[in-house]
Formats: sequence, C-alpha cells, structure tokens
Amino acid sequence: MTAFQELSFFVYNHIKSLVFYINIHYHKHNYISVGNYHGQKNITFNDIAKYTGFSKTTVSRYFNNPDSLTLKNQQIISDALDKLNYQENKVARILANGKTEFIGVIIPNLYLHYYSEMLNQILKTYDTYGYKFLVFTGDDHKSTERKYIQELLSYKIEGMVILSHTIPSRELASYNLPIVMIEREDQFVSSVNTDNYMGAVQATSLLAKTGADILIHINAEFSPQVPSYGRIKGFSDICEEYQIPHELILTDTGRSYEESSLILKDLLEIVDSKYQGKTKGIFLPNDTFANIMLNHLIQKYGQLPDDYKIIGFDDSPVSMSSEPVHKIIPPILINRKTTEPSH
Amino acid sequence: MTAFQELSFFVYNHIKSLVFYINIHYHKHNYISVGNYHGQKNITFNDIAKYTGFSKTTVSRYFNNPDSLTLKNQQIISDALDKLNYQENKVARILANGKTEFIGVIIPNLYLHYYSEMLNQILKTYDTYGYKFLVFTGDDHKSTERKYIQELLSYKIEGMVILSHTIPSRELASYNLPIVMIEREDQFVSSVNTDNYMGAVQATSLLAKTGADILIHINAEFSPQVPSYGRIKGFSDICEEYQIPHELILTDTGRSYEESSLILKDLLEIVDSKYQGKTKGIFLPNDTFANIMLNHLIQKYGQLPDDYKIIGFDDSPVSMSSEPVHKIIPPILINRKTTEPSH
DNA sequence: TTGTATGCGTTATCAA
DNA sequence: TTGATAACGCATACAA
Repeated sequence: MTAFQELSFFVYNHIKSLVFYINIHYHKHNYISVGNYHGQKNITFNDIAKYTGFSKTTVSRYFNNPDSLTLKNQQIISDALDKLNYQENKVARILANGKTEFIGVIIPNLYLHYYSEMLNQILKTYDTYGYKFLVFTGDDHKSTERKYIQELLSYKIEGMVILSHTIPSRELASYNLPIVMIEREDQFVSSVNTDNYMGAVQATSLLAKTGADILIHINAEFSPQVPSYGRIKGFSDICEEYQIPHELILTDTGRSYEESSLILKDLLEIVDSKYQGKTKGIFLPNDTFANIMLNHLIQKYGQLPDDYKIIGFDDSPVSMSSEPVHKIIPPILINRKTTEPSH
Repeated sequence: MTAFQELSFFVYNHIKSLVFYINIHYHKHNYISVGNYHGQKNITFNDIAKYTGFSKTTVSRYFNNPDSLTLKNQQIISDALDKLNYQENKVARILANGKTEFIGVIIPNLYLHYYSEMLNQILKTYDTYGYKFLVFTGDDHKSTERKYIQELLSYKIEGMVILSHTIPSRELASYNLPIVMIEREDQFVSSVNTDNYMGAVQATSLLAKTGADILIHINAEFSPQVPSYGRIKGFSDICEEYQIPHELILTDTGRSYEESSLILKDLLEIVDSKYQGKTKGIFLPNDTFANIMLNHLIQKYGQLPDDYKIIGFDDSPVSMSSEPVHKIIPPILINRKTTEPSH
C-alpha cells in the first residue's frame, strides 16, 4: 500500500468514525429537532417573534421582503436575530416553498483530470447562482446509479448534470427534470460536447505529419450514439482516406489511475515489440492517459524515445506541454433540447 | 483560450441556462409544492392512506418499522406505493426527525490530484454510510468560506470535513459539530495527517544520496501549526545537520494549474541559471508540482537532464514513476480529539 | 405595514 | 397492530 493509498484509507476511516460519532452523540440522545445539537434549543421565527412582539410572518418578511418593513422595525428584528443568535433553517424553508436549490451531479470518477476539472467548474457556479450540488461518483453499474438518482429525487433536486455513461438519456428524460449531459449520449436531453470527430481528425493529421510509420489509437469501446465515438471514427476515417497504416486498440481502459496505468503499460509493451524499428504515433483518448503513457516511456527508456509520438485529447491542463505531445483544440457543440417537459 | 478552458466555459454556461430553465419553468409558474414539477401532483402518505384505507401513521410505519404491520398489510401498502408511483420526500422527513444525513465538505481546489483523490475517497463512503456530501471549493478567503459554512449549517449538516486552510480550528470547533480536518491546523478538532516531518526527512535524504550538489525545496509559506510546515522543517533540519548546501524557496504557489505551472516555470529558470554546472536536487511539495516541473524540464531540454533530480511528496498516483522522481512514504498520524462538544 | 390561519410531508406521542 | 393529533420551522393567501 502506498502512502497515498494509506492516507486515503485513513480518511475513509476517519469519516467512518465521524459518522459513528454523529450517530451516537447526535441521534441517540433524543436530540430530535433539526440542528438541535446536544440540547441547545433551536431559535426559530417564533422565538424572534415573541422577543420582538412581532408575528412570525413579519419575521419571515424580514428575510424575504425586507422593504415591506419600516427601517426601524428591520433594525429591531435584526438586533433580535443577533441577540438570540438565530440560525436559519433552509430545510423548513424548502418544505414551505419548494425551492431546494439542489442540483444533482453524477460523475464517473475524479482521477481523470477531465472530470475533476468539470466538477470544479460545476461547483464554481455556486458563487453566481447559489445552487448546491449533491455529487455522486458513479460506478458504471446501472442499478447503483439508479439508486443515486432515486436518492437525489428524494431530496427534491431541481435539475441534474450527468457525466456518467450508464443511464440512457431517454430514461433520464422521463424524470421530467431539467438535465444537462456532458459528452454523453444525448438524444433526449440537453448536452454540451466537444466535436470529437473534428478533434480526432486534427489529432490524427498531426500525428501523420510527424512522419509516424504506424498510427495507433487506444480507446474504450463506444456505441455510435456516444459523442466519444467520434474520436474513434475520426481516427479511422482519416487513416483510411490517406491510406495510413494504423491500428485501433479498443479495450477496457480501467476504473482507477492504477488500473489504467497498468493497462497502458501492457499495451505499450505490445506495441513496442510489435512495431520495432518503426516510428509509432499514438493517439490517446485523453490527456491523463497521454501523460501516463509518457511516464511509462520515460521510465522504460530514461527519456522520451524519438520513435514515439504521443498525442492526447481534452487539452486539460495536466497534459504535457512538451513538443511531442500536441494539443488538440476541438470545437464545442451545444445541444439545447427545446422539448420542455410536457404539461 | 484552450479547448479545455473553452469546454469548461460552456459547461459553466450550460449550467447557467439549466438554472434559468429551473427558475422560469419550475418556480415562476406557481408550482409551489416540493417536487411538484409542472403540475404533477405529489403523491404523499396521505394519498396512500386514503387509497388503502390506512392512516398516514401506518404508511410511515411501513417505511420505518415494517415489522409492526402484518405481512398482508405491508403488501397492500407496497402495491399502493407502486400503483400511485410514490416518490419519497426526504426534506419532509428531515424536518420531522432532524436527520439530514448531510456532511459538509470544504476543499481548496480540485486541480491538485491530492485533493480530488481525497474528495473521491470521501464521496465513496456514501455506499457504506449513506451520508450525502455538500461540497464547496474554497477560495482562500475567510469571509467567503465562512459564508459557505453558514450555508452548510442552514442545511443542518451533521458534520464537516475540512481540507481548507483559512478558518482556524478554534473557530470551527465553536460550531459544536463533529469535524475532521485533513492535513490542517488541528489544535481544537479531530484530524488525519501524514507525518510531514518524517516524509521530508526521507525525501531530503534520498535527494542527498543522488549526489546532488545543491538541494532546493519549493513550498508555500506555512505557520508552524500547520502540518505542512513539517515538510519545510524536515528539509531544513536534515540539510543543516549534514551541512548540505541548500536553498528554501517559500513563495505563493498559485491557485490554479496554469498559475502554478507558470510560477514553477519561472522558478526553474532562476534555479537553472543560478546553479549552472551543479547537480540540482529539487524537492517539490506535492506530486502534481513534481510532475509540472518534470514537464518543464522535458519541454526545455527535450528530455530529463542528468543534472536534475526531482522528488515530489504525497505519492499520489499522478506522480511520475520514472526513476528520478522518487516516492515518499510518510507515516500517517491520527489525531482524534476526545473533547466532545460540551453538554 | 402587519397579523391570522393554513399548508408543506413527514415523524413522534399517546391512546386505543 | 393501528389511528388521531401534534409537532418540525417556514412561507403565503387573505384579511386588517
């Protein structure tokens, strides 16, 4: 076990004890009221109302429509809130007005830099729009991801962002919630994608220009509906059009950094011995993988050998900026479904 | 703008339109009731009760204490739930029983692989413990992170996991919530850390053994209370003990991959010209940075030059596995505060 | 500008 | 084993 795995392990376990702690000290002692942690009475609008002599309604208005109060009364309530140390309770507010401000996110993993950066972008929108995100990392199993969705629905989310593959868009659309898919099969929902085909065409052309004798594209298998399929097709089309010797390696690419790294290492060995003496141009499906492949090459040869040309995709920041690893800048495609949920 | 930034931009914007969509079609048409999206009436326990002839209480019991119902009646209710397509509402449940099953997370960023992997570990605990995580990426400003915490508290979270630096542990402890800090100042709360000092000792010793003429440690400035300070101290102590020429570069290390990359590039130039002809051993504060530095070196020299020895830290999977970048395996330290919130 | 009464959907209490 | 009723904390329609 590496130190990192060990630390992860302890983090996992510490959250486990956090959870036990919560269960024992928070729930079991009959501190029932929401937020009423170890007996500190929750201050509610009722308390503020009693304290100030106003009604609950007026206190509520202080928050939702302050202009309807006189400045003086606003001050009185404001002071009371401070004095009694009022803590707002959005759970009660949700139940009353229906606005959870929750958006659900299902993302396959966080080890591919592409995904963690996307999640970063998603979370960042909070500062502008105030929506909170309930995030689940998918595990590629339909049944568990359906469970995640049920859980999300039970929290009355107002929309979903899906970066996971497993659930077909038709099913997602049936939930009648606003949905955005990112780089996924998107027949029945809105989506934002890069133009995978054009990107692959660029990548393949670039590799060809480096004078590689054989072009290789490594990727997972995708159905033609998935945008990522465009990468495979773009590669094949260009190779065939210009009659470039090529090989398509479609295989399981792993579910963790370690797995992917091992798989790519094996593939490198195969390619290395199969195409000895030839200049090999390898088109990896993302920049994390390009980076891994580069690491393997450096580890094996002490430096990047001349007979290898590597190219990634996403252009995510983690990608190598060294010459042999080119940047691909595919166009962005927006697909906004106008079919709003039926009434 | 790179393609990746462009895609990020569009993701950001699409979420923006998702939000507008929600606002227009969900809220403005007076679909007030929680989950009552475009007029589909929400099925509640009341409906199930009426349909089956039982009371709400019995329906509730079907979920929380099914054994108290006869098998036959369980079946009747189960059928009714199916038939009416009941959707559970955890918001109402929270208000009634106080258990949100929410844990708040504040994490500085997701571009350092260290953080995204930690978040991954945190999210993974859902399958075992069922806690949902409300995640905020910190921005290094006390005031905004305090706002995040207020928001979290208003959702009645049951605990917090903090990976951010800004808020002192004394303040966090004052919220009287179960809290876990990861690699942060932890005087008043529980935490899990690696032994930064021992790790730095290992790293420095390894670098020294490679025969480097000058050892360099690049890091941000930390106060001695922060665990990360141990890395700086460990480096200095070893260098001084064995009288190894060394330089400590403490500087702002950036808030994004691009920023960090530029900063490290500049530092490389400085080091490169300052120590020409000498073998330079560089100890970077994490593996992402080690990776970046390696990229810069390869970009500059076409390969990794012999007079550079690079070492990272965390041992996160993204680290280079090539020889010059060694792995550091620091011990893990657990700090479990037994001071439970006072009654 | 403020108050009264009711509802949101569930769980808890007490009684039957 | 089941039911009636009162919370939970806030928002809103309507009245004043």
